[in-house]
Amino acid sequence: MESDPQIRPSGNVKFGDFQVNAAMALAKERGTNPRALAEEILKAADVAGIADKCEVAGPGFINVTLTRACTESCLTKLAASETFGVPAPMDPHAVVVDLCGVNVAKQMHVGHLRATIIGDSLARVFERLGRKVWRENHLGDWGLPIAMTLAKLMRERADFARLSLDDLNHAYRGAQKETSTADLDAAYENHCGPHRIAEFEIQYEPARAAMEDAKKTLVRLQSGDPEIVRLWERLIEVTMEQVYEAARTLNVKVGRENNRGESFFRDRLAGVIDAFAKSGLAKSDRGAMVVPFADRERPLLIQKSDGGFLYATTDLAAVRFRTFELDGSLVVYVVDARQRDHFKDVFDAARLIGWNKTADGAESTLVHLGFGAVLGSDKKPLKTRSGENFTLKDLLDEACERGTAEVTRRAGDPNAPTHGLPSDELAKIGAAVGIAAVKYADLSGDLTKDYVFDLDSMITFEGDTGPYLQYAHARIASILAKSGESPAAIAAASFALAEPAEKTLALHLLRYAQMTLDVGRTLETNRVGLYLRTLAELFNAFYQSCPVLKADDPATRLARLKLCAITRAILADGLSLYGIVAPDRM
RNA sequence: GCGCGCGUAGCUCAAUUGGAUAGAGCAUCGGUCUUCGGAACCGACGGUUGGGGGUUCGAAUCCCUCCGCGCGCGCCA
Repeated sequence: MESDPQIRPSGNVKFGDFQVNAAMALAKERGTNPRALAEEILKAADVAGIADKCEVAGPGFINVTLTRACTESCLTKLAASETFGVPAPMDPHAVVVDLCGVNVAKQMHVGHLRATIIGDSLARVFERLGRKVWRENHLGDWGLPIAMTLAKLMRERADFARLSLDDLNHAYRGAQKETSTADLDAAYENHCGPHRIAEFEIQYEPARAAMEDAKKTLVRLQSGDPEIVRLWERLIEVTMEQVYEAARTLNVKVGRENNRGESFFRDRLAGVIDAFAKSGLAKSDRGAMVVPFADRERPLLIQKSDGGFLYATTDLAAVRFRTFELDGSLVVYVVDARQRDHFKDVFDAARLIGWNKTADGAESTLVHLGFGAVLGSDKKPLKTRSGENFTLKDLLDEACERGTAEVTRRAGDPNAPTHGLPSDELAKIGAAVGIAAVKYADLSGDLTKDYVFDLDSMITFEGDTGPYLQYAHARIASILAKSGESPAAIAAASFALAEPAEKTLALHLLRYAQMTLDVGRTLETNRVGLYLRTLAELFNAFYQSCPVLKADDPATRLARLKLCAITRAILADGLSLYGIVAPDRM
């Protein structure tokens, strides 16, 4: 009989350590009495040496209390494990994470914060799970908007060697504005009189000219004109400098090697149309190529009536590349939730044509992780006081400053371990603390929901925050350092889980691997935060009731130091899943 | 209009994916400590999980319906 045993940690300590919920589900299936079935299971189970107590309770729960020896032996295995108990992966294929997604000539804003740190965190989780991971930064580095910016900069004889991101941004917005013929288009749309339209035509003559210029530039870029390509590469370089800097600040593994933008796929777009046309999945509609779906009205547009390609065309080329060439059996798109419909269409089209397969034919799972918006306290998209979009740099700078201010203030206390450290050292710790606050606040919530960005409550460093976890870690590190014992001596010691607080902490430590597997399965990064917060709370409870350095006897002291060491290691590893550094003092 | 998503304590969020008495953090009030680092710990207050109906041993979670909010809807990316 194959069935999920439904073994869960007990919801309440008075019920024991674990509860088995399988009897109730099984009884429903068979139409028998759940309590009687639970009794039967209990009779058949051999729990000698594993459980002290097993009993049926409530409608058919089986409550299990583990023996001390069993818990200790599991914990000893965990302490010796290089992967913290995480088993080798079942799936040999890669995981592809689409993250960051900046656009050339545009500033990073808070939306990119989410796309970057969520993607990086998931990548770290899959790396912990032993998977090969590709972090793919799908830059918006191709197409008319870029050509418009390039054309404008060239007309203005900009010095490309000295361009700043602000210059680019200014040119980008200027180009958008000066080529806009919105009023004229509206006049045609509304069938205005010829006189009115003629007036608009004259008025919009410069816009037409600018657009013509941009299109010519685009053709030169597309045909590989060396001069234009060189300038285009410069635009990308200037844009990406901010990304690399933000990545350093955020402790995110995103660099030049992860750049694979729209331009990378430019030679594959015609092939996408061909493939869909040949397979009969795409048809012509009003001069454009579309992929219709059986279950919905609107099709997916993959080629414009003028022959041009679209967002969806590039995405389809990217899907095929990621599954077939990068060998991804899981491809996660970390892109904001508003693009849900788009990705549903793209993924369905990819499945229709069979591109959701790795080279060896394994099925690939395509997932859009649509994250929610970052809101201000007014519940509207986050803006500065003057109404501008918050740039990511401004936000990170402020987080680091406030972290540093707090760390510096506390270092003023002569008893603080940070007392007397040089200011650059304090700034380093302060930045780690400020960034931890921002990242934890983002990653520990439900990713799909909008959230209110409130730097004040994040930087309070009290309660459910990243710095709270860092602090717990620093305190443990401090105990270990003060003990005077070598890591080898601690590693050689035996666990002795005598007190209830010790056993509860141990049981939670044993769940680390399962938590990591759960995050890999559900992509819910908040599980990491929940786990670590609980771990810190259980450690604090232990710390409160069980003296370590002043333990009654040397064996207990060493056993508790060993419990501290494994807790510290798992806390640090868990924080690393968020890309949060855990300083030894703060 | 059609489609998708979301409504949980005063505020910001959880709830081990259908489990036992819905939990934390802020805020408010009270307590612990001659500290293993007080960025801590313990307690109190606070709930008809938007309303109503249904499914079953059991629902914040699944289904239906209404209300409210947000987002997206063919030649931009």
